[in-house]
Order: sequence, then structure tokens, then C-alpha cells
Amino acid sequence: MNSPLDTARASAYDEHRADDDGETTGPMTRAERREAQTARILDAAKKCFVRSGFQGASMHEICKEAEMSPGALYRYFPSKEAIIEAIAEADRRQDADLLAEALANPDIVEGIVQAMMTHMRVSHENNMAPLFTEIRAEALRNPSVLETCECSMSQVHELIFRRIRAAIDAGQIRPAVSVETLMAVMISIGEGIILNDLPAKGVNLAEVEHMVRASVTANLCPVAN
Amino acid sequence: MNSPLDTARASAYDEHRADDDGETTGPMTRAERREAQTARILDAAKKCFVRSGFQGASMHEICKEAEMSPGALYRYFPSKEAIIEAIAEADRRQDADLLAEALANPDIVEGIVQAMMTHMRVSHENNMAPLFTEIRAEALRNPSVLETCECSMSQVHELIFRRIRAAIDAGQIRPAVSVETLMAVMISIGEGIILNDLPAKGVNLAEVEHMVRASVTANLCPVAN
DNA sequence: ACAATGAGTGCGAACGTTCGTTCTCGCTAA
DNA sequence: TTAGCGAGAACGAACGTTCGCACTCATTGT
Repeated sequence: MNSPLDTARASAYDEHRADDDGETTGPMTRAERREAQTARILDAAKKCFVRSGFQGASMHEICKEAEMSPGALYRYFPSKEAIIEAIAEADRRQDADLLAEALANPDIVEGIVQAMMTHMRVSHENNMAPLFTEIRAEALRNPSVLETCECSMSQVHELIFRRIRAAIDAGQIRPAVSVETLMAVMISIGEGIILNDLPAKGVNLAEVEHMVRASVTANLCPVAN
Repeated sequence: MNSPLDTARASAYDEHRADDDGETTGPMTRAERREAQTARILDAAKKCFVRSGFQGASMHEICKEAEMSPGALYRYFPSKEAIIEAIAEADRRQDADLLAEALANPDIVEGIVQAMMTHMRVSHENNMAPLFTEIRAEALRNPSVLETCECSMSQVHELIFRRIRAAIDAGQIRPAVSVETLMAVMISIGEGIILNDLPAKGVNLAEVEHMVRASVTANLCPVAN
């Protein structure tokens, strides 16, 4: 009937190059711009997902937050699902890296304590707890998000597992239960602490650390030196 | 233009009275039938919400699961929101009752251990873990669900708080941290264990109980008798 | 040096679908 | 007789996504 272009058009191709911070921005290459726009979308989507949930946030909402039209956004991600996957994967990878780093501590008890405490602190500072909650819920019914979680976590799982086995063989600790149970429960404890975002509730973090250390110590049963 | 009823209609008013189990069902009063239908809807909705999430499940999906038309369903609940609230409230109330019962144990350490273990077992048996995950996520952005959670949990909170204070005053336990931190961390641990649905992962529950007891004991520091 | 090119990018109306909800009417039970 | 219940088509709104076109800019041929 009528052409899709019979209305006046705004002057197009507005630049969005980092006008948020005062950074002086030189010219951008194609690739740089593409990367920046992708990050812009992920940033906006994260905000929307935290605010409204994966299912509750609409593409229009994300577009508005990213100050971008749907047509533009779809140049970067083929679907809403793809954005969800990208965000879930980035979050899980960041978590995994964080845990791996903390667990590098040669003292296994301190490694686990630091992993939990650092994870908790970083999650709070970056406002990740709501996103983590959302990802957990989504993983229950979205196979690709589930796989992302299992994949990134299996590395950490494997890491802790070997560390514990080595410590047992070296006679440093003598847990009363199987390594499988030890890991399952300690991971559950860690996740519970992260999800509850204790720093946001004004809980004394030094005391939390004391409790975490007491729990880990009680379950790993380090032998007296 | 045309009347909404110019097509053939199925013979209406099918009875749904408990044809699922073999129970012989006598005549039902208006009130009984109303209650049964309400329960039928909540049951179906719960299944759908577990399967698809609060936002992902559609009213049509719930209607199909309940074998009921939208028109019929809306006689019992004014909106989808109302169904979500009803389910969240029932779930939280059941949890609160369960915890209160377990905490009645005069031995405070055993009371807390039993609260966690029983809660975990019941959640698994009734397939509540996914629903709990969903409710937690929904509470992040749905004020009425949030209020439901806080209301039902504040009773349990108060209960534990008083029990711990009394035990401290009686010299039975000597925790190293404040009661507030003690509760926040122990509740986090409990929730982490529930959410992870350890029984579904084949974890040895006796060992889990051993670990939970070790953690609680280590943090409450019961004085030697 | 510069016009021509064409892939890359943004816009935003519009698409078809599905959503939560309403409506009307026939049927049932009190 | 009548108030309540159930069916299911239909509603407007909102959804995720697509479309056609305008515009930009790195590359290319001259």
C-alpha cells in the first residue's frame, strides 16, 4: 500500500562514542566501533535484566536503555536469546576466573575461605547477586544457559576436587566425609552466601569471614601441625 | 459485526471433581466445588511455573494444564499476578511452618540441623527447589512477592533469634560473632543447600547432615557440658 | 587527489504472533 | 427463577523480529 518511508526522517548515524565519560575519543575504526556498540548493548541489557528479569525485559526496553533502535541492535545480536546467553556466559566466566584465582592460595582452607569472601565482595560491588539469581532460575529451563553454567563451573569443580584430594593425600586435612559431599555442600554454602548478598544487608563482613573459616575448618579437619 | 456465539458449542459444564484419584466423590456443595477448582488452578499453575517460570508461563498454558477455559479460570483469580502471589505465599508459609516445627527441638544445635535437613528433604520430595528459585528471582522485582517472603520469613527469623539469645544467656553456647551475623550466615547456608537440591544430585544425605552439624557446632560453639 | 563503490550501520514503522484479559451466551444447581 | 459457572472467540496491547531505505566511510580505480 504505502512505502515504509513516507515520513520525515531524523538525521541518522548519530555517534555514541563514549559520550558518557569525559574521555577524549579519537576516531574509531570499524572494529573498535563494533566492539563498543556490542558492549553498549550488553551493558544496557544487563541493567534491564536485573530490573525486569530475562523474560520480563523486552527488546524495546533494552533498545531504549542502549539508546539504539531495534534495527541497529539486531545488527549485533541475532535474537534476545543470544543476548541472554552472552550475558550469562560473561557472568559465569568472570565467576570462574575469580574462584580459580582465590583457590590458588597454597593453604587450602584459606583458599576456600578467600574464594567465598572475595566472590561475595565482588558480586556485591558489581551488583551481580540479582543477575546470578536470574541466571540460576533461567538455567532451570533454558538448556543453553544451563550448559554455560555447567561448563564454566566444571572447571572450578575440577580444580577444587584435585586440590582437596592432594591435601588429603599429603596428610594436611582429614575430612570426615567423601570429597564429593564436601564439594557439593561447600559450593552450596558459597552460593547461598553470594545469593543473599550479605554486604547489602549490612552484615559485618569480618564476622562472616570468621564463620566461613570456622565452617570450612570444621569440615576439612586440618591435622594439627 | 457478528455475535461472539454463532458457532456450535460443546456440551458445557463438564465436571472435574477429583477424577484423578480413585476417590469416590459424593455431591459437592457450591463452596466445596469452588475450593476444589481453586486448588486445581493452583496445582496446574505451579506445574507451569516450575516448567516455564512466572513470566514464561502463559495463562493459556495454565488453562490447558488445569483443563479449564480462560473464562472459567478468571472466575477464581482476577489476574495472573494474583495466582503468582497465591503460590508464592503458600510456598513461603509451608516453608515457615516446616522451619518453626524443626526449630522446636530443645537442643538448639540439633534444632537448626534438623530444620535444614528436613527443609532440604521436603523441598526435594515436593519438587519445590525450582519454585523456590523462581520465587527468589521474582521477589527481586515484584514488591508483593517480596513482601510475602519477608513476612513469612520474619517469623522464623524472630524465632531463631530468640532461641539463640536464650541459649547464650543460659550459657549453653558461646558464639564468636554477633547473633545478627550468625543468623544471616546460617540462613544463607540453609538456602544454598535447599536451592542446590542436593538429594537430586545423589549426594549422601547422612554426610551432608554431618557437615551441616559440624558447621553449626563450629559457629555456635556449644560449651562443654 | 578524488569520485565511485559497496559493505556496514542506524532508524523506526510495521509485521505476524502471542500475551493477559474480557465478553457473551448457554448451562447448571439451588 | 436466578445467581453463578464454564466455554471459547475475540480484544487491544505488547512482544520479538524484519524490512526498506538513508547514511557513512574504508577501500578502490583512475
